[in-house]
Amino acid sequence: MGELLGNKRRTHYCGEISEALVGQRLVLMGWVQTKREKKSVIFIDLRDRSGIAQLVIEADRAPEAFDKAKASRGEYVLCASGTLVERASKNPKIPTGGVELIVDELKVLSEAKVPPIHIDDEDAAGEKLTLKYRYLELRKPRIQNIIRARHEALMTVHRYMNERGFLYIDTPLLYKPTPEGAREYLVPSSVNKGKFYALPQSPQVFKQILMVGGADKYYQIAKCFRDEALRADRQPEFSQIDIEMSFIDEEDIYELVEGLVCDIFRDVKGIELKRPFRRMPYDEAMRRFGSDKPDLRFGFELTELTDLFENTEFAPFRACVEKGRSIRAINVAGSEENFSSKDVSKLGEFVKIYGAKGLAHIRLRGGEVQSSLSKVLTEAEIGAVVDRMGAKDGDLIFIIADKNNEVFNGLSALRGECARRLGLVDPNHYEVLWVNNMPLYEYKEEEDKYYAAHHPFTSPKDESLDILTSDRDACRAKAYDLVINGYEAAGGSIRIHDIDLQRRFFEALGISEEDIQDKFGFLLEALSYGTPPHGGIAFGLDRLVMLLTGTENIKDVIAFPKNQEARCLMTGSPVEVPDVTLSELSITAVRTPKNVE
RNA sequence: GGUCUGGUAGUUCAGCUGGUUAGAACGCUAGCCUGUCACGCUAGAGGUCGUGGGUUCGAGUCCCAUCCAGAUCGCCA
Repeated sequence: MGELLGNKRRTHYCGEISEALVGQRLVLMGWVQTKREKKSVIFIDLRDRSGIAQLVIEADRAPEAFDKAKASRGEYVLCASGTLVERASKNPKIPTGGVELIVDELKVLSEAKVPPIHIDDEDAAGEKLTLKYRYLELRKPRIQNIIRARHEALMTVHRYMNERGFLYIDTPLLYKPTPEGAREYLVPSSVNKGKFYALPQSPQVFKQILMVGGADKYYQIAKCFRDEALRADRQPEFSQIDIEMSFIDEEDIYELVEGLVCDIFRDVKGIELKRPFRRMPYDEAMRRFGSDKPDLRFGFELTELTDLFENTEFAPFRACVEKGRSIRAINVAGSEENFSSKDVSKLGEFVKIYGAKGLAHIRLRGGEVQSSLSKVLTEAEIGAVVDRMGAKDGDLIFIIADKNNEVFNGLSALRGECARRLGLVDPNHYEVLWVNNMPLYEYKEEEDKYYAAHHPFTSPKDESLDILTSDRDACRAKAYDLVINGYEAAGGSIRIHDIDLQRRFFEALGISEEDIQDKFGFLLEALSYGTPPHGGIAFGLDRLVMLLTGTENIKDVIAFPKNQEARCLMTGSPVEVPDVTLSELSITAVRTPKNVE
């Protein structure tokens, strides 16, 4: 290094130069952002992660440096030595615009090919390129700011957890396949031919066993994996802030997490969140917002109308009443004039994406009531709806009648869409909410079977213990989600620490004794040697950073993300491996036309 | 697994209902310009229109298949 740079050592970052340093000799290093070449003077904007500094290279003062500058292009890496001076003409647009470096010595540390993407926040290339040339994308200030925010959030987590006596403990990445839930990445073992590990979807069982092991308070920034199709907010490998603690109940989790979240928002965003966070039982969240992760930055709450149509002549609505479906509505109050009939029909298409078969509306304009239902409902019925909704002139009511699931999905998405269209969604405002009293079971209609809504180690509420098998729909769990602006930022539960209860719950879930032993035998064994009451929570770190930095794309918050097909466009993974390699692992690849090419 | 959108110069895109030699901006190359700051000016290079097949006198444009990229629903205990 010493040889490469000669006797040069960087004295400052580009973004650090200021009037306070005028007159000093500085050495700056960085990339050429732009070059402005005049006859006898060249200006170079030199960029590093801290910002931009203007270099001035004059032909008569430093002819050698001038030639090197002349030969430099965008993204060349330079070392520039010189004297910092105050500018004659200042540039108020950049923080260092008051000063410039009069260069007397310039060294080209590295040349650069013409880059396929322009390093500029305003210039967005397609993801095909930004993922392939990720190292160039990473040079952009916007991405660097996000990566810094992620770092700051992590530093706050480490400080906060350490101050409260939590131990950072790693858990294995080579885990045991559990053929439930999301698809896992399998890892073949060549020492144990024909056998497989799986990459964990979460450190769930290990953190519980750590509690059995007396760790008392554990946390980890845990890498988790899911071998599934991706989304704008999903990656095949992602990070969780994973927390588990012993001898606690729900209130201890709330207390701990609220402090942590407040510290993160203060440290990273300079925002003070109000404590305590709001709490809302799951049932209320569904009833009022149609979602278990409602965005509370805007209103448009759901209202149930089913009972108004018990005697209606309108067959589709009566069918809803008779078949235990529901009719619900939202009132986009005061915004009638913002939605043309074309908008309304577009919103009708919009809710169909979520499975709703149709969207009815009632518009109150100029003292008149206009409705897509005026031909099929009586005036009294429409009047009753307007009444129930508390609607006034200038209001617009949207109604969905369908299976509960479709009604909730559709209206929940619709209230978000309306709020977006009306500009009510402020990305710099944060509404934080605990959703608790979650259902213990989830009923899957296709299979006519009840599954654990969270996971099978989640403790039922005390009052649900007596109805564990007799009224599954009514059972509630000691489970909670932290919801920020409609995102599930964290989720967790108090676990079952009583071995008998754990067995009862497995039975209630219809998991056979054989399956229990096969999948969770080691956990039950562990729980039987003295288990403290315990519980925990896991934050989606990537999603949290998305919220903190206001990006909608999870790829922005991960240094080396994969694309929608879970491929890394930079390295080209995953790849096929030679048959020899496979046979060493006792694996035979099934070559289909598609993967043979 | 389903639905939708896109693939044209290094990059971002335009190219209407098929019609002569496929354009713009930025970037790149060369030259000019005492101080620019997204510098400016002049000139130039750069494209088998993702790939394969089809329809047609004629395809960037229409059809089919396929690959690639994105969005989205289902899914994600």
